[in-house]
Amino acid sequence: MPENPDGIGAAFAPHDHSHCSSRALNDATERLATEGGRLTPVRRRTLEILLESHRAMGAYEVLDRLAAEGFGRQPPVAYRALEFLVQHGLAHRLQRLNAFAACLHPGADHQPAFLICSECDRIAEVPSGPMRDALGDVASGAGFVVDRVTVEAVGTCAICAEARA
Amino acid sequence: MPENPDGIGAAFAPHDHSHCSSRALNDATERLATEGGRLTPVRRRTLEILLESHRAMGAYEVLDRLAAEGFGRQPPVAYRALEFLVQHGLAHRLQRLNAFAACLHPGADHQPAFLICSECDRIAEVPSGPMRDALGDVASGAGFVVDRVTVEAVGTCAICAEARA
DNA sequence: AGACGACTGTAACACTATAACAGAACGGAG
DNA sequence: CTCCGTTCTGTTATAGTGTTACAGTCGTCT
Ligand SMILES: [Zn+2]
Ligand SMILES: [Zn+2]
Ligand SMILES: [Zn+2]
Ligand SMILES: [Zn+2]
Repeated sequence: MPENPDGIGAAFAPHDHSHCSSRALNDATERLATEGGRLTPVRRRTLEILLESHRAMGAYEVLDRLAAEGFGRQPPVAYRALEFLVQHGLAHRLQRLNAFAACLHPGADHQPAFLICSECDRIAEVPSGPMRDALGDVASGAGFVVDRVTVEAVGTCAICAEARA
Repeated sequence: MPENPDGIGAAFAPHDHSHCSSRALNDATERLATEGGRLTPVRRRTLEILLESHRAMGAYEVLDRLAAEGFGRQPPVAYRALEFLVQHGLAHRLQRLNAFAACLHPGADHQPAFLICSECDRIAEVPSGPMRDALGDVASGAGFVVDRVTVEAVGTCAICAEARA
């Protein structure tokens, strides 16, 4: 099942991760240039930290890293940087985990679904279009107008399934 | 759009709410009888409190109510009762809100999607089958096996849309 | 230089959740 | 009925998550 670099669920296949992060960082810089946000040192470093793995990190975990590198050591330092990244589509917040993960496909204005492996904690971002359509149907039947949707699936990833066999 | 008592999104239509809660309470009692759980006083009262409205309540909000009625006043009292209800399918946890809501259709083993009105905080439970199917497809493309899914939509309900017009 | 807004840092606090332990209540075996 | 193991309730204490308020800094524009 693995071996589709850059594709859906690439996080769950062995791959050269430095590509993921350097590309995401480039895309981010580019996007902010056109959109008008400043990627200051704390913010940039926060994004780099999130990009180190396909995992979600708690705000305090990020904060520890930042503090160790000479940035502020109070919660707002991390929360502000993370909020900035989320607002500009460079990171996502995972409700189930109270945690944040870097976005690996910035550039497109997206509202993805997430696959969360309960064994290894790796995260993958997948398109949520079909689900949003299905939900829109059900919702409009109830006279409800959907604004934002959270879709988060917990399960077992390809790597862990393989390992267990 | 309103006027479909008991149907999908009934929470967003004017209705005789005492029906909702008494029926849910009956179903709950019945379900526990066959399944083998004890609906003790704290647990029953917790369920009743959740059933008072189609809103989600924080654990501490529930706790205040319980304490005022002579039950314990420490967090575990509320968290344990709520956990019991969730485990037996009599209530649900809303990840986006860090809050809990009574289940209005116990009896079926379901894993619903939620519609959350950002204006009035009312909650509706809708079937998530189509979405789970759609997600399953995408996930299996990535070699991911889905276990549990969280679907929570934030938007505007029929009542609030009406009121604004 | 001076004024302004956006950014960073701190202290203090609020909210959410769990761990660990002691006593009470229940239910079955003898 | 009594004893015993289990489940339930309550407590204290602590861990984890997130926000408010305020002060100083830095870049930018006039
Ligand atoms: Zn993304
Ligand atoms: Zn895994
Ligand atoms: Zn339900
Ligand atoms: Zn509403």
